[in-house]
Amino acid sequence: MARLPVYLRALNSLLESEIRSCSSEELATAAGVNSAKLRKDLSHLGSYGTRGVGYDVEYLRYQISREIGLTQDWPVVIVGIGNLGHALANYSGFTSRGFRTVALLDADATRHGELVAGLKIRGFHELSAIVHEHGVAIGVIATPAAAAQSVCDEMVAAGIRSVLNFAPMVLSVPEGVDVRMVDLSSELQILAYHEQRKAPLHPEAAPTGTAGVA
Amino acid sequence: MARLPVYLRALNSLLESEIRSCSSEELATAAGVNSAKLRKDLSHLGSYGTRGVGYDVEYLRYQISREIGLTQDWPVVIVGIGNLGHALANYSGFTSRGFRTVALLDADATRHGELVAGLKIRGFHELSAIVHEHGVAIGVIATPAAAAQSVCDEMVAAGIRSVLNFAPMVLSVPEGVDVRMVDLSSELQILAYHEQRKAPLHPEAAPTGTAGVA
DNA sequence: TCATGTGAACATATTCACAGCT
DNA sequence: AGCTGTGAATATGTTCACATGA
Repeated sequence: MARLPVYLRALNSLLESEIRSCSSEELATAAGVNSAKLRKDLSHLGSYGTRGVGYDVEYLRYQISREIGLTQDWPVVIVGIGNLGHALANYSGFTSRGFRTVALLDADATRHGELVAGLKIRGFHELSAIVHEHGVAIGVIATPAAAAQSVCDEMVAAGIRSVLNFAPMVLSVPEGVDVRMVDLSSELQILAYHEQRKAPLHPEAAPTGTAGVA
Repeated sequence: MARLPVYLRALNSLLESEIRSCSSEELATAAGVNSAKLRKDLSHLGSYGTRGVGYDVEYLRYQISREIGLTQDWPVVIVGIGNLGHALANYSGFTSRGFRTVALLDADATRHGELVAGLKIRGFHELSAIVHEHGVAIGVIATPAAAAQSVCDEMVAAGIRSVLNFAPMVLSVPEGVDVRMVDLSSELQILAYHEQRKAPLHPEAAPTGTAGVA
């Protein structure tokens, strides 16, 4: 379920507010979903609530973490340390919660040895050794589109079975390998699509000095 | 439809290979979807194919671009020029295809004036003026989670009705405003979830060292 | 003859509404 | 009394299979 991480985030945010218990209604609001949907999703994991009372925040948080697999260690390797790879290496969401970046690889030899987020950039040819040494199961591709498929092939050859792809390029992988694509420009396009349909409401969006009505 | 950008990318890639015409089958393969789904999606836009022949790549590309709204100019403002904002400012997918970054804003005054991707970083307080001056309709939030909601509120107050949020935080917005959330750590969590379910298949995935059993 | 466009069949997801437990 | 967990109802999305038209 793609919504579990959202619930987890909502639970963490409740914990920060020292809230120990909550109803499906409250949690649903915090997560931005319908309460019936939330209850159905959670009931799929097991019966972790108490009728008439609600859910224990800490307990539910642990159960969802366990379901997702965050109670174990996930070594990650990032390939392509350009602007985006650099940002990912420093992104706290990547280093927390069981994910641990064990290596940063780049094809550009002039950058090898450079320190990013406390790790030295290493050569792409070291991929296989690193994957085996650390038991890496998840690879992140932040290279240009042209390099993405061959990087992906190498990852798969090294034994990686889960790939997070930021390159604007559809990757083909063998059966049993998962790829998730994060396409930054698609997201903008989807916004533009909706925005275009709203626009008629403000026929003179008059860029000069007036966003709305003049 | 969230798949239009995918089709568009596939068409662009076909054009690069000098392919002028294609069947729904070919395009569907390039886009990684089922051909019936592709035909249904396209038929929803209009009848742009030719029975017995297929689709004209260039023509279809234009029609999809128009449908998404990429034939017009979309000024974009990015708030939060940390590692991620920096990467976004330099990301070619953001500057191409009708999207034009008109300003980079950051709350940290010590960074104002710094040049990133050819633009000077400016103060967050200039948001409203910039939105009105350029007719900005899309705002990108790349700030820490703690600042995201207030940045979003300011954006909405300035007239922005489409927000792309990279901060790990659910934003609440008034009716009529669209938010798309790109949550990098959720993506990793979803991979971990599937990975966890695969793992049992290889009890001794036996990396040289020892990722699993000792 | 061939591939699109589409109704009809199927599958999945969401929401409703309430029985059952605390 | 109140809130979860869930079957039944609805809505949405996908795939099949073929009539239609180039």
